[in-house]
Amino acid sequence: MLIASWNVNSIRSRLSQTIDWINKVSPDVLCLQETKVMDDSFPLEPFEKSGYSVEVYGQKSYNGVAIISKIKAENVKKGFYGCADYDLNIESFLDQKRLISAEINGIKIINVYVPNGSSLDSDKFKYKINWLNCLASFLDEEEKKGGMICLMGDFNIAPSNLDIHDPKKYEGGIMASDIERNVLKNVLKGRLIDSFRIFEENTGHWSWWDYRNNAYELNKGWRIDHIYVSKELTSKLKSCVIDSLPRANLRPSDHAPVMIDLNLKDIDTNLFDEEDNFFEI
DNA sequence: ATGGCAGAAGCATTCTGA
Repeated sequence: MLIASWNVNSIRSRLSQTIDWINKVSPDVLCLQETKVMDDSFPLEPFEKSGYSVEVYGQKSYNGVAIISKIKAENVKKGFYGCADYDLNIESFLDQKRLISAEINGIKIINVYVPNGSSLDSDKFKYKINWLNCLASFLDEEEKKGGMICLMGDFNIAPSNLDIHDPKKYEGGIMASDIERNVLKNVLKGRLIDSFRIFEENTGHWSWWDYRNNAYELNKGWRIDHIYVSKELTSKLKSCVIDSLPRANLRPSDHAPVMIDLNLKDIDTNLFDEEDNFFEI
């Protein structure tokens, strides 16, 4: 089972590139961020033509997330809900469409577009930290329900200096600060594992390159797009790769897709546990 | 230290992103 995440920086600007990519790679699930379009204007038909079902949670101009999947997503939820800590005031996060979750193949898919935060002394940075604290509370509740979780998206945080092309230059700054790294750790709480780091311990692997200063050509990137899986899924992970090729496209997104491959043989059998059990596996 | 590049809105230029 292939599960991918891609910040496309406007789905309407990136439509043909996104369709080309899913036709080539054939992911079972693709989580999109920064769709930048209201739900009634999302281009559904090209995805449906390629055999995909689409769930959207967007807004005008900014943010916006979507889940594209071969199997129709179930129990789709938009935004935060059910957080135990009501001091976090989850209603205050409703105007920015940054989280959509659903169940697919028995896995809880959580797709996030974490705020960038601008700079450490800004109100946007406070918003980023509050948003991540709310995500932590949200995951606490999801964890209590049990089951397998796959949390992915654009986190706008480099988890370590290995994830920045020039860590000294950006030390302590936005996307690289200890404050952000610690709040991310509190989101994960050791219960969610960075898929990429199971397979790769070295630096030099990026998922985002700035549009400016020839960053892609000079390979000056950051790894800020991540796929985290709950512990019971780690043994089923076959790979985690960043497909940097779409970043070389004409008029590309500044992000590349990240993808995991899960071996779900022993889970698939449970899907056909119906009375007319014609699937004898 | 600053701006650089890109997209949306909307028609000149501003806001936002990372």
